[in-house]
Amino acid sequence: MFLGVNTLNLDAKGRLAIPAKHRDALAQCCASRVVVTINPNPEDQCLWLYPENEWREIARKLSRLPTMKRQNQLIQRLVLGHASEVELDAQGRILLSTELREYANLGKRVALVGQVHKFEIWDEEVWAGSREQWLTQALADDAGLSEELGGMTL
Amino acid sequence: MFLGVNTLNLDAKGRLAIPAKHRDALAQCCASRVVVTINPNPEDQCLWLYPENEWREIARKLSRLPTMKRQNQLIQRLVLGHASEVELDAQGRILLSTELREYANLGKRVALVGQVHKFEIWDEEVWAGSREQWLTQALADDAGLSEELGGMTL
DNA sequence: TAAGAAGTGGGTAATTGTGGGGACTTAGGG
DNA sequence: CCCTAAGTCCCCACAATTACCCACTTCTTA
Repeated sequence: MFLGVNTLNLDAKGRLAIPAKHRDALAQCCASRVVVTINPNPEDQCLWLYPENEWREIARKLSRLPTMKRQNQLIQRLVLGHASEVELDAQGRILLSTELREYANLGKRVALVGQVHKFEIWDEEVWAGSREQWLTQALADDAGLSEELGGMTL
Repeated sequence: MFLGVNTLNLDAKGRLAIPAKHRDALAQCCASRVVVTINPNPEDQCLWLYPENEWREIARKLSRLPTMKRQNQLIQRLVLGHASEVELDAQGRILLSTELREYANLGKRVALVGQVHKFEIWDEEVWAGSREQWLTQALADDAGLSEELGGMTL
C-alpha cells in the first residue's frame, strides 16, 4: 500500500530516487519494474507511476475500451502511448524521459504522492498550488457531494 | 474505544507522545502501528490518527471510489496522499512530518481528541477557538438538523 | 516522602537522499 | 567503416536526516 507524500529532487540527469521505504514493496510485487505514463486529465499536470503488475491490469482494461468512441481512443493514445517501462537502478532510482518531465512541468523539486496502488509524480510547486484549490473544492458544499462520498464514514 | 481530550506538547523534533492510557490499546489492536493523515475538510484544520487496522478499512473504501469522478479523486489525493504510516517508538511517541504539522498549524501545544475509532490532532488554540464556534452553531436551530441526527435518541 | 510511572529533552549512529565520475551502448556523420 | 557525441547505466562518496537509545524532570500513588 503506497501512501504519503515525499518531496525529492531530480538530479541533473533527470533521475528520481524512490524513497527507501517503498523500494522493498516494489522489489517484491514487480521485481523493481515500473511503468511511468501521463495523467490524461489536463487539470492534473502529473505523471502516474505503476508497479508493472498493476500496470498490466490497467493496460488491459484500457485497450479493451470500444475503439469507436472518440474519447476512448484519445485516452488510449495518451495513456498507453506515453507509457515507458523502467527498472530501478542499483540505488533505487528511475530515469524520467525528457518528454515526460516536460509534460508534467517537472522542475528540480518534485512530489511523489502515494495512491495505494500507484504513485503520482508532481512538480512540487504545482502540487502545493493545486492542493490549495482542492481543499476549497473538495468538501466546500455538501450539495456537491457525490453519492459515494455522501454516505461514507471516515 | 478512544475517548477524551489530552493536551500535550510536541517536542523540538515534532514528536507527539501518545498518552500512556492509550498505548496498551494501540499495542493490542495494531501492534502500535498507526496512520496519520489530514482531515480534508478545510473548515477543520486537524489531522486524523487511525490505528492501522481501522485505517485499512478506510483506505480500502477510498481506493475503490470511481477514479474518473473529480471529487472522488480529490478526496483520494488529499486523504491517501497525505497518509503516513508510523510506529510508536520505545517511549510511545510518533513523529509527525513537517508537512502534516504545517497543514494542521500545529504549534507546541496540541490537543489529542479521542473519537472512538480514531483520534483527531489539533493545535490547542485552534481547537479551543473552534469549539466556541461549534457550541453556538451545532444545535442552534432544529431546522438545520440532518435526517440522521433528527431521528436519533441520545 | 519515597518509588514508580509518565512526560520531556537531547546525543549518537545508521540509514537514506543526493551528486557526480567514468564506462558502456547506440546512433549519426564523416 | 570508424570516429564522435549523446544518452544511459553502474558505482562510489558525502551530507543530511532519521531512528534509536539513554537520561532527566515532573507527577501520581502508596
